[in-house]
Amino acid sequence: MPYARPNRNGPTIKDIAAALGVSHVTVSRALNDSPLVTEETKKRLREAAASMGYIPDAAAKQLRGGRSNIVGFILPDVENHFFSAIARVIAETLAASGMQLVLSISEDDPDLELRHVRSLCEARPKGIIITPVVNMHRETADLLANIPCKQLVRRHPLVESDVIVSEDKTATRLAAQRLIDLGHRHIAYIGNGSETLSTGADRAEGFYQAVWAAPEVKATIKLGPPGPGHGYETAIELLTDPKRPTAIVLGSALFTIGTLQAIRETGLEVPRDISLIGYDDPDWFKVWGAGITTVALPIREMAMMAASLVGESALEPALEPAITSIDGTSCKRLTFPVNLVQRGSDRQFRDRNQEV
Amino acid sequence: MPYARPNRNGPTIKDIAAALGVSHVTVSRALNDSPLVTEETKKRLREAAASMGYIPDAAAKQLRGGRSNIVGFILPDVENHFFSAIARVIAETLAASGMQLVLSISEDDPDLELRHVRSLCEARPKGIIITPVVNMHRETADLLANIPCKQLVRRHPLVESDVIVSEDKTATRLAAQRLIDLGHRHIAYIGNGSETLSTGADRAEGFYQAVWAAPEVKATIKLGPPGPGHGYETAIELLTDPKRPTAIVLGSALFTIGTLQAIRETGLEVPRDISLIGYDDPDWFKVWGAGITTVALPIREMAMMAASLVGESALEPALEPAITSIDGTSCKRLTFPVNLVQRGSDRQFRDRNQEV
DNA sequence: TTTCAAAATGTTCACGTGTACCTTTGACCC
DNA sequence: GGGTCAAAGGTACACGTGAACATTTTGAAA
Repeated sequence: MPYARPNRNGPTIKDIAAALGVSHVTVSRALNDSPLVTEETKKRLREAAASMGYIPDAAAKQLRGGRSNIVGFILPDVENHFFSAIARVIAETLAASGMQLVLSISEDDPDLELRHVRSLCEARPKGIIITPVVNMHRETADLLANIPCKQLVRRHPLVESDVIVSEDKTATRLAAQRLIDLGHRHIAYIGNGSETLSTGADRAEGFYQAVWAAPEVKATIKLGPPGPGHGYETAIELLTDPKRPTAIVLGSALFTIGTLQAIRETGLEVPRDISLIGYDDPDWFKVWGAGITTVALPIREMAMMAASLVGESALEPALEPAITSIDGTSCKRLTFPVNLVQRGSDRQFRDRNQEV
Repeated sequence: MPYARPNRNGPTIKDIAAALGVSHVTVSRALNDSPLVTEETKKRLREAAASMGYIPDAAAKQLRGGRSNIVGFILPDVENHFFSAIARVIAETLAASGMQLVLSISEDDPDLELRHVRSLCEARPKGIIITPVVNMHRETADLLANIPCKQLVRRHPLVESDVIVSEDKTATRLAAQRLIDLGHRHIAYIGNGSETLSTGADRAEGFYQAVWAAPEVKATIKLGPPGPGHGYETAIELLTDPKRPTAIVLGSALFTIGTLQAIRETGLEVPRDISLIGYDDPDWFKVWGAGITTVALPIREMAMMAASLVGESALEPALEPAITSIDGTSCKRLTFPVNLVQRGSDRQFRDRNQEV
């Protein structure tokens, strides 16, 4: 014997076969419920398998049969509630069809993203769901081209795949419009800016749309890198300006904490001194002050859609996305509606000078 | 030809070998940097592999060589910041050693937990990190016994494995003690109660310890299921009592939102009417009101330790755990220190009647 | 040149599973 | 009784990789 079985301590189908004096093929058939085996034999073999503690080997199955039963989800950051909520739904949906979720965190770093994609490709996953990084490497996109892939939340032009997004333009437009309706005449937008990704551009554009339509409104737009630091610094800068805005729209959940921190440090109060409309809807928005008004995204529906599409499982569209095709490709864009949740962080503008 | 290669579109080492007129073994050796191949040949073969777009097959490697390079993490809930923060660090640590993280969400359901463990076992993972469910099935524990396994955050007695926990007793004791020192004479504890899990019992006991040592203090203890609903309902019940407590200690991050909701609905204010000490330290604790005083856990250190242990990688103990052995087994318990972060949600008790 | 070890490469096989194809058995029909 | 056919099971092999063992080539000492 050249070497002992390296990867096993439990029995294989051959062991079961030997123990019962049948061929390993019969065991395989019995366990896979093939019609080629008598019910009685099936029962006998299954009982033996169970009592011997047989556990099938996913690697062998995969080697023989095709792709594995894993799906990769590559996302920038799990600590962000927005993404952890998505991850949860994806994991649930996949588990329901017996698939497994490999979670890869890119930290918005193209190098790390590439490493994760490489790693995933080696596992021959059933599919990959990705929220792409701003400066994705071309090699990353090339690798993804060979695998069933869906882009979620963000879209990168190098990747040819279906895209599942929310109505980003509408989201910021609704937020800005509401503040305009409340009488605010100087509104700021803090978002992440990136020409290569859909998200940043769309959200900024939605904000513009509302503001352009109201020439009496002054707008300040601050785009920056998609990290939490940007929120704080930008907000400090905005709020210490003597001509500071009276309302802020956040273009990303990441900036909320930083902005709130800045508001407190500058001695201001929400909504008395400044109105605020957030993005996404983590639990604590409900209990912060009188509640934070925000644009809520249909996370559950988007994530389920993504998971169902890569997992080829049935799908219950609780919410109907708008389906459009992407210019020049055969890919589809599924856009899910958003809605503005009104709470206590925004209110009618009152001029501080007039009040005194 | 009986059937075409079912699981491949890219080239294998045999294809590369054929293209360059060498044996597939030479290719394998070159790609694995074996000393048995000339540097020059290595270079030639590697370049060919790269240009042909070769991607190794993890399943074949695993089948031949032993275990896979995946590590499973079974946790009750990723949306909970506490766990998503842990998942993040585990994923990072594993990725640094080229391993992959399979995320399985048990939702505190023993059946689901068992299914996940079964699924993971089929993948022959390098190890499993688990935060066990209260009523774990015996079969789950049996399966885990055959795999390198570490319990994280919670310990279930059926599972014989090393355990990585925080000083749960100290945590609640510190919190209660602080409130006593601030002059509070009626303190409530809202936690999750379960005899089979270490966490619930330990945290309750820590609270007891502080309270017992101060006979003048009245304590109300409310244990319930580890879900967010418990927090709200219990808090409502506590706060609508005419003899309501003047301070609350939370025994789990899950209960914070519900408790804050209840406080607002009953028209009370933190810290004027009621002091509050939380558990864990999500970002928003810093910006809620004047900040939420809380017991912060060394999440990063605990998660890194768990990941390093199952991944057999080097380990940098930024924080030194206390190591004790577990009665009757050869397993170790690694206990990490906690610390009380003082913010604005607790303050000196003032009797409302005397003030008037 | 011969010899012989060391270096470089090749041949074979096993890992666990499932599929294509072959063999045996026995029931049924004319 | 020979023939047909279906049921039930077996044999052989492939999937991609790497370890063990075999073979060839190299190069230097004798």
